[in-house]
Amino acid sequence: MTPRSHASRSITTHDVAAHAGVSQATVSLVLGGNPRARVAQATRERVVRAARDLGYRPNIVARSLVRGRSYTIGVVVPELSNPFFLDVVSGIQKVAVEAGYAVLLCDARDTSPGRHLEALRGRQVDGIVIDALGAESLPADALDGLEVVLVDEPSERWPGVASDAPGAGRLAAEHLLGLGHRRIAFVGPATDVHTFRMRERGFVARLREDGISLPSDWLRRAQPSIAAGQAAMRALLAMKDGRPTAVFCANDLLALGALKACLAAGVRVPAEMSLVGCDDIELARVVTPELTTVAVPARELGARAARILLRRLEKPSEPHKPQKPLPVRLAVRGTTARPQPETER
Amino acid sequence: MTPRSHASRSITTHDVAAHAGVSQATVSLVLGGNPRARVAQATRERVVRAARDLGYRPNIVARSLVRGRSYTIGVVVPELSNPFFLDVVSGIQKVAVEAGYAVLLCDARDTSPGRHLEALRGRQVDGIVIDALGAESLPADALDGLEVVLVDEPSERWPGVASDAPGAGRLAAEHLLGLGHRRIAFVGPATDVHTFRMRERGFVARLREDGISLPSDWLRRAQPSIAAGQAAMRALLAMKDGRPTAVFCANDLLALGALKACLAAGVRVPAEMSLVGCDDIELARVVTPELTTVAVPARELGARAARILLRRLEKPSEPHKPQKPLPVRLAVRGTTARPQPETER
DNA sequence: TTCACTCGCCAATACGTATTAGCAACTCCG
DNA sequence: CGGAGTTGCTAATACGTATTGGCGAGTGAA
Repeated sequence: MTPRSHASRSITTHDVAAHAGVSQATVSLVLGGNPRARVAQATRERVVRAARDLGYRPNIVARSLVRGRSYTIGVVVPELSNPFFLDVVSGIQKVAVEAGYAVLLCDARDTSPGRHLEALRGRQVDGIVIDALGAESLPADALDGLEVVLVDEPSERWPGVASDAPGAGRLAAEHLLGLGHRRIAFVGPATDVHTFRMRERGFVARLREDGISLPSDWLRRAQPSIAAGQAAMRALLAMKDGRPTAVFCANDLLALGALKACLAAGVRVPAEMSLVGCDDIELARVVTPELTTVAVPARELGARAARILLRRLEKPSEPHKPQKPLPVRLAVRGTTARPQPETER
Repeated sequence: MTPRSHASRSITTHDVAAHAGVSQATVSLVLGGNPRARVAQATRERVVRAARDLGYRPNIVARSLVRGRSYTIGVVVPELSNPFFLDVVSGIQKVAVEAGYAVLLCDARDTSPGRHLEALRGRQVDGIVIDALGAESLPADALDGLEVVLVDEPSERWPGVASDAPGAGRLAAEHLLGLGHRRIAFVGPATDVHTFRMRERGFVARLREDGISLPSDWLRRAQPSIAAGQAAMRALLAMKDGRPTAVFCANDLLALGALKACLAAGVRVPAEMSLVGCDDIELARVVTPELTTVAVPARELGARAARILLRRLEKPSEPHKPQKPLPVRLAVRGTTARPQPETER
C-alpha cells in the first residue's frame, strides 16, 4: 500500500501543517531556516510544537533540490591509510558537521580522482577539499562551478591552506646540524607532490648554508610508504664508502620504514644512526625508540580548509586572501642523538 | 542573471531533450536507469549522443527525491583512528562505490551515534552499517525505516557479519600453550563490546582445557588504545609475585602499547615476554619486533556487510540468512617465543 | 477496409521543500 | 471614515527527475 513496504512514510511539512492548522508554506517559513521570516509568535510556536509532536525531520534532499545546494562537501585525499590524511579529514569533518554539512570522503587510491569528482558532482556537492593531489592536472572542467579549497598544494586558481613545508625541512636540518651531524642523507618521495618538494628544498638549503651538500647517492627517492622507506634505508646502509650518520625522511611513514630497516640490520638508533621524520603522526610515538619528527598540524590544516570552503559557500563573492602557512614544530624524541665519534679506521 | 552567480547552471534532462528533439520524459527513459524501457534504438542513440555532447550528468538529488532513495549509505564506526575500522570502512566503500552508492562516514568519537544517525536520516540515507557499537542501545526509533547491517555485533533484529571472535581467542591461546607458556595474562578492553568479550571467552576456555586459569590480577581491563595497553603492561610488569611469560591482548592497539611498555622497561620481547595481539592491522608489521597476532579480515568484513546491505536495499522482502563468522588466522611473527627456562632462584 | 494489437513517444504529475507575489485584516493618522 | 502602510498568512510555483496512462501511428490478420 505504502510506497516503500518496510518504511512508514516520513513526516513532511504538509503533515505538520495539517496538525498545526496552517499551510505548508507557513511551516516551511518557520522551520526552513530564515529566522527573520514574518510569522506571528503564536503561530510559530504552534508549528514548532506540531513538528516536535510528530517527529518531523526536514528532508534535506528536497531542500537541496530547491535551493540548489546539497549541504554536502567532498574531500579527496591521496590515501587514507596514511594517518596524516586521516587527521586532515578529521579536522575537516569536525568543522563541516558542526556547520550542518555532510562529508563525502574519497580515497584516491581506490578510484581515480577524476571518477571520484564525477560521482561527487552527480551528488551535487557544494564544494570540495582536495589534499595534496595536483588539482591542476585534473580535466579542465572537472571542477567548474564548484568551490574548491586545496590543502598543501598551491594554485593561482583556488584558495588553499598549507603548512610551512620549507620550514619543516629547515627545522630538521637545523636539529641534525646542531647535534653535530655532517654526514646527512635524505629520503624523499618519488611522486611530485609540492609539499614534499618544499620540505626537501628547505632541508637542502639549510644544509648548504653550513657548507654541506648532499651526494646524489644520499638523496633517495621512494613511494611515501613504510615499505619504501625500509628499502631506501637498506640501500643507504649498504653503501660501500661510509654511510650517513643521520637521515631526514620527508614523511613519517618513510622514517618508520627507515627505523625498521635499521633495527633489522642491527644498526642502533640513535647511537649509530639518527632519524628525523615529518608529520608527527600518532605512530611516531608508538615505535621504540619514539621518532623525532617535525610536527605538522594536520587537524588544524583540515579545519582551516573547511572553514575557508564553508565561508566561500556562504558568500561566493568575497575574494580570498591568501593565508600564511601554518607553522611547524620540531618534536625531539628518541631517534636522534650526537653522532658517534669517528671509530672507523 | 543566473541563479548562482559563480556557477553555470547544470545541464538537465530538459536541455538534452531539446537538443535531441524529444521530450524530457523520453530522455529520462533512456538515461534514467531502467534499460528495458520501450524506446526505439534510433531515438535512444540520439538521446545518448545529445547527452554526451552537452556533458549531461544526472542530478542525483532530484532522482533521490522522486525515487525516495538517496543511493547513499551511512557508516558508523567507534573510532577511525583505529586502523582496523578504517579497513572495514575501506571494504564497505569499495563495494558501495562500485554499485553507485556514496558513503557518509561517521566517527562515533567526534559525535554521539545518536546525533550521527539524526544527520544521516535527514540526508535520507537508504541504509546504515554500524560497526561494533551496540545498535540495541540506540533510541528505539532511531533506526526505523532504515535497512541496517551490523558488523561484529550480533542482534536478533538486524542482519550482520562477524569474525570468528572466540576462534581468535582460541588460536592465541593455542599458540602460546604450544610454545610452552603456562603463566599467561590477558589484556581486554573495559568497554562492553561483544567481539572483545568473545575473544576473551575463547581464550579463557582454551586455557582452561589445559587446566590453566587466569588469576584475576592477570586479567587487565583497559580502553582499547595504545596508551591503555602500555599502562596495563606496566601494571603486569610491576607485579610482585612473579610476572606472566606471555600476554594476549584483545586487539593490536593494546598489544602495541604492551610491546612499548616492555621495551621501555628493558624487558626483552620475545625472550622474556611473549605478546600476541588481535586484528592484524598494518602497524603490527611496523614495530620491531613485528607483532604476532590473530589476523581478522577487516576489509572482507566490510565488503560483506556492504553487499548484504545493498542486496537488501534492492530486494527488501528477501529474508536474511545468517552468515557463518569469517575465519581468522594466526600470523606468527616476532613477539612470541618459548618461555625462558626458570632462572629465578 | 476494419479491428485488434503493439510500438514509440509524450503530457502530466509526483516527490518535499523554499520562495514569492499577493490577499485579507488590521493599525495608524488625518 | 478613507487611504496608506503593515502584518500574517497562503496559493502557486519551481527545483530536476521518474513514472504512468494514454494517444497516434504502424502492423498484421481477417
